[in-house]
Amino acid sequence: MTSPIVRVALDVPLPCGFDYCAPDACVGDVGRRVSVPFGHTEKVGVILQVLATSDQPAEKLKQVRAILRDMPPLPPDWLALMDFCSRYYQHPIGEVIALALPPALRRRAALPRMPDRETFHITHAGRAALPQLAQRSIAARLLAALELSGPMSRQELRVVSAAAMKPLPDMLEKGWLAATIEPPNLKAAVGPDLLDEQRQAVDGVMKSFGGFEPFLLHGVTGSGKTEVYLRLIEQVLKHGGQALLLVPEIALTPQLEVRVSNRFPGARLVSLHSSLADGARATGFLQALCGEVDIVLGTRLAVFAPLPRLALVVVDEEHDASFKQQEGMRYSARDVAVWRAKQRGVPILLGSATPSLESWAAAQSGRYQLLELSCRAVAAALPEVRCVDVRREKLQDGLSEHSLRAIAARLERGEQSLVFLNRRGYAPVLACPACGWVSRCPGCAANMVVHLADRRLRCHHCGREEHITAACPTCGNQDIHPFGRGTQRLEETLAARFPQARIVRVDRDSAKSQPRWHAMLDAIHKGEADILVGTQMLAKGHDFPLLTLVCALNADAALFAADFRAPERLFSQLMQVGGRSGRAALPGEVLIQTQYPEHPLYQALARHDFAAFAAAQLAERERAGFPPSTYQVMLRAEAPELAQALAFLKTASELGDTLRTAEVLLYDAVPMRLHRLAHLERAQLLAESRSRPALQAFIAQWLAAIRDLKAPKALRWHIDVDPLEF
DNA sequence: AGCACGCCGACT
DNA sequence: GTCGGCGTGCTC
Repeated sequence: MTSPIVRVALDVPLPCGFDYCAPDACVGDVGRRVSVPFGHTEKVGVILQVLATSDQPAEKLKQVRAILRDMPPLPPDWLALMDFCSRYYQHPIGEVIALALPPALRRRAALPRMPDRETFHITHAGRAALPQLAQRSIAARLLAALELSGPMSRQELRVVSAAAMKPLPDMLEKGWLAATIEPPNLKAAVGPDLLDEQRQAVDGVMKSFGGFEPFLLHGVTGSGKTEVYLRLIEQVLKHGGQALLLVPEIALTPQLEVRVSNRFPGARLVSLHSSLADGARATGFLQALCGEVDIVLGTRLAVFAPLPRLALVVVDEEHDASFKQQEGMRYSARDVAVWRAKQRGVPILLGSATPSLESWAAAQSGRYQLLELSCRAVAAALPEVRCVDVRREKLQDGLSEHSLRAIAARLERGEQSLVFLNRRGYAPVLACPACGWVSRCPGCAANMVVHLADRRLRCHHCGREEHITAACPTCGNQDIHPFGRGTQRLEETLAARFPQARIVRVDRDSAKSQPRWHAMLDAIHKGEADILVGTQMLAKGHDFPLLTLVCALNADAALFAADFRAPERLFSQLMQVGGRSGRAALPGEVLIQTQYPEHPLYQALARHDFAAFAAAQLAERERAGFPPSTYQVMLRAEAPELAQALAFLKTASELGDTLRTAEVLLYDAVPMRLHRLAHLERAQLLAESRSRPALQAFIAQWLAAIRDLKAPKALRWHIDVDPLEF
């Protein structure tokens, strides 16, 4: 009988597993971490399969160094999830696992210590032994303390004596004390009463507990989606299940974390996101794996947390682009979450005020169940949305008379206004009127933005910085100007216009650090600001009770953008930022400065009619053959010369033509919109099909062929399944 | 991706 | 005579 073979996934960009001899392996080792020799180094991988034979010649097989049995194996459903991602996103299995596994678990090192939940109490034997012990001995002091104050954790015992851990095993052995693990208290604190629609939503999802069923929860800002999530989690915990709650951004995690832990004070809550320290991330992952977690809350990578008792998946703000990873394996955590819910046979709830058109179309077709929350739970009415026709009004530094009057009125009433401009910096460009010089970024196909506060030009794409010179660098003209308007300039304008107002600018520059950002939020909440100037940073997740006016500037650009998703994003953004106004007792107003007040997008927005907007967009997408009526895969290449990137894609395209069926369409290779980024020229090639299986089958073959292509050394390429960016 | 082996220019 | 440039080829 020959030695068993293990097939191991390793973090290398090769689309295969690697076979090793493992004399002591058994089927129970599938999913275990393993240390193996690889080339000239040693690597930690994960056992995918235990086999009797390998398709590799026996003399090529090396032997595993060690099967790491220090943690439970990753379960089969988790490995199946990895396999799905590997196939669907066309990414090597080892790299998928390396992405999903916390970094600390990819090294052969001692596992991080798990927080211990056991408590120790004194037994009869312990009480009997106590008088016999030397009074000053550690054992005696521990027993006395336990007798006096009841059960204690390891940590508490260490307070009694720093060396408490030394005699502990012996004392347990002798039966003087016993360890118990307190079951978590999964009771929920009392929440607010539910509105009828919330009740219906909760009941609707509850009915499907125990089986796969996707739901789309469509509810405007303030309609109480979170309360629906909390009620469902309450039900899940009651039955001993685990809930997975995904949120778009780290910035939103702490807030929600507080809300969840206040509601479920005794539940074991783990928060997972990329800015977590290595140890904490590994601990959270391990606790989830061991079933010692009731709720996992996190950003997109949390979708990979192993959850043995998973009973509910929630994706909040499901339309948000940050669920899509934009490098490496370009996965959509929302889509992976849906697959996972299906795999595990549990309901999934996707929530949004402005659902992605993909999810909306699924709800319209009945593939997802639509749950509507149409009224606001916290305020009487939705804000009134009006267009300000800037063709009829002369703008004063970008602001219409109408907007200025509205702001002045808020100032008089002691209410807050928000001026929304999605453009950081002082001005988008510095230019010389004499010779036509503009502040181009040498590395990117973009202008460098004027940041007057620190007298710098900054490229928002590659991060390059330059000092602002007094004169034009080409002709020496002293009279060079910033053109256009960013948030910094807007702040300046407003300060000149309303000298008495306290103005707070909120963008990535002003809210650089977490403490500064929190200080700003705090000030706004306390009413220590009259006018807020900000980018979309302000749009997400915060309610400002004193805010009654939102002015949106410069929104029109997105109406005619080349990207077919631009209107979807604009609608969502305006809806979201508009939702900041009038959340409390005060009615809100939203003013959109536009040259196209009759545009259907704005009209639908004014009526708060997402359904109408979505229907129009979907009809247009269907006509044009865009998602969700088709599926897309993007092949991108970047190289020092645009011609190299295009030539590579052209070769790939010709290769594709020999492989594709009539169901699959290949477009021409074209430069990307931002065609140069950080000195690299970028181009892309789109493959499209109405049939997802056909497209999948095609790209699997296509990629295999592309991998064999010999490209210039400096050329890099990647594949993006279901791309968001064009 | 690493990390080897493998053939051609300026240095103690 | 060597140390070292990065070209290409492999990793079970």
